[in-house]
This record gives sequence, structure tokens and C-alpha cells, in this order.
Amino acid sequence: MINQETNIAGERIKSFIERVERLEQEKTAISEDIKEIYAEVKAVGFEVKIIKKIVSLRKIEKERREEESQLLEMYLSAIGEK
Amino acid sequence: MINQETNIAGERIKSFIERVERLEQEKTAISEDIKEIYAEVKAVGFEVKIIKKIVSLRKIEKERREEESQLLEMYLSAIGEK
Amino acid sequence: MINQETNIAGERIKSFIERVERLEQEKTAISEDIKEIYAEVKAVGFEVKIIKKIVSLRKIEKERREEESQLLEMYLSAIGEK
Amino acid sequence: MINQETNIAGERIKSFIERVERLEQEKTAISEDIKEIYAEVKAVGFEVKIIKKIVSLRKIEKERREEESQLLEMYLSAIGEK
DNA sequence: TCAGATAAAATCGCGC
DNA sequence: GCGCGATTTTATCTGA
Repeated sequence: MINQETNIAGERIKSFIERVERLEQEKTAISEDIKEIYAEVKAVGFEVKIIKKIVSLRKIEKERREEESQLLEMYLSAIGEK
Repeated sequence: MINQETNIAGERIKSFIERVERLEQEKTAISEDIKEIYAEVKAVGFEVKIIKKIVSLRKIEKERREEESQLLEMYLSAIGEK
Repeated sequence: MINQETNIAGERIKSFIERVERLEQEKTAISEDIKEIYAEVKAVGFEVKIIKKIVSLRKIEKERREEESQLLEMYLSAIGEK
Repeated sequence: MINQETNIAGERIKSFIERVERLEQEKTAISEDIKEIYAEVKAVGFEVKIIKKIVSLRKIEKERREEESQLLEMYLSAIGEK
């Protein structure tokens, strides 16, 4: 019956939406936690901008290292060493 | 002694940075969870674009309600009722 | 001849830049006009904060309507009606 | 009569809001014009990022010059030359 | 001076 | 794979 099928589909859609919304709320909460840390950084007299810069630099560095490590694995694999 | 002070400052900065990085990892993990949900949405044959639009629409509605509630508070405050 | 080409490119770039700068000046001028209106609002004894909140509320409502209309189009498109 | 006063106030508020909204529309329109220029920049093969950088550098330069000129005026005024 | 709002820039993911 | 649009992040600005 069409209506029941529609309802079932509706239920599934609703469930997906609620799961996404739940996760986005968590994300927002974490963003707020991060803001609080920066407020603390400022409160103790450090420069927020600089700390942020360091964080982003470390992220880039980490990504670079991961890429290099993947590249290394690809080479090793290519010469049959892994 | 200057070096010790520097070290103490360095320790505190390091601690802030690590706390931020920990939280950003959590955020990334949640973003991946959300992506997985949308992959599932697609897998069961629903249109991801539409579900995303519904999510954003509900977010806007929520924001509107919050703004309205702020407006009410402003009114009350303006007429000295709060 | 290379120098002429360079000049031509340079002329075009200069023209783009000047067009952008002209428009940004206009934007700044409008922002100042808006500020003047709020100064007037304050001068006649209304609460600027509340007027601003109403403006932003109306903007959100407009966005909501636009999103709804996009959602409708997506639905129609999804069921092959458009 | 209170209701009439309220209406008059309401009319004025409405008028302020509409004036602001009108100006904000103009601002949005100008922002779109700027975007179109950058689309054109890209279409003819120039790098948007670089053009934007030039625009922002020129803006900073202009502001610096204005500040210097103000500073000069302050000095002149301080020594009674203006 | 500082938080909150606004705008700009960079990044990411999607469809073609 | 690449551009395009959407999201996210960063920087600037403004008012309290």
C-alpha cells in the first residue's frame, strides 16, 4: 500500500535527518569548546592569532608527513617489498 | 630565572595547542560520520541533495526562532520589564 | 611583440582592478549611508539594537522562503516534473 | 491617543527598516557585480587570487597614505602651522 | 579593550 | 580531472 510505503520512507528520512542534526550539534559544541580554549589563551596573555597559526602549521606538517609516508609505501609496494 | 619562565610559558602553550588539536580531531571524526550517513542515504536510493536542503532549512528555522526569542527579550528589556 | 602583449595584459588587469575598486567604493559609501540611518534611529529615540534585530530577522525569513522554493524545485525535479 | 502614537512610531520604524533593506539590497547587488568581474578575470585567463591580492594591497597602501597625511596635519597643527 | 557580527579566503566535495 | 558551488575557516570591523 502506497501510504504505508510512503510512511516507511518518511520514517527513514526522518531518522537520517535526526542523526545528521545530532552530529552537527556535537560539532557545534566542540567548536564552542575550542573557542573557550582560545578565550583562556587570551585571558592568560598569549596571542590567540599566533597560537592559531601554530595549530594550522602543525596540521599542514602532519598532512605532509602522512602524504610522504603514503608515497613511501607506494614505492615499497611497487618494488615488491610490501 | 628567564629560562624557566620561558619553559613554563612554553609548557602552557603546548598544552593549549594539544587541547585544540584533540578537539579538532573529534570534529573531523564527526564530519566523517556525517559523510557516512549521506553515503547511506545515497545507498538506499534517496536524494542526498534534498536531504541536505531539508537539514539546512530546519537549521534556518531554528535560527529564526532563536532570533525571535532574542527580539522578545530586547522588547521586554526596552520597556523595563526585565 | 612581447612587450606590447605584456602591455595589453597590463592594461586589462589595470582595468579590472579599477572596476573592482570603483565598486568597493560604492559599497563603502552604502555602508556609511546605513550607519547614518541608524544614527537617525538613535537620534529620534528608538533602540538601534532592536531595529537591527528586526532587519536581520526579516532577512532570515527571506532566506527561508528562498530555500523552501529551492527545495520544492528539487522535489519536482526528483519526480521528473521539471 | 496611544494607538495613534503607536501607529506613527510604527510607521517611522517601518520606514527606517525599509530604507536599510533597500541599501542592503544595493550592497548585495554590488557584491554580485564584483563577483562577475572576477568571473570575467578568470574567463580571460588571469589569476583571480593575484588580482584580489593587488586590490587589497592597493587598499592598504591608500589607507597608509591617508594616515600619514593625517599625521602630517596633526604635526603641522601642533606647531601652529595650520 | 573585547566580544560579536560581517566579510574574505581557503578548502572540500560533487557533478559533468 | 576540473571547475563550480557549498561549507568552513580566517580576518576585519564595529559597537558596547
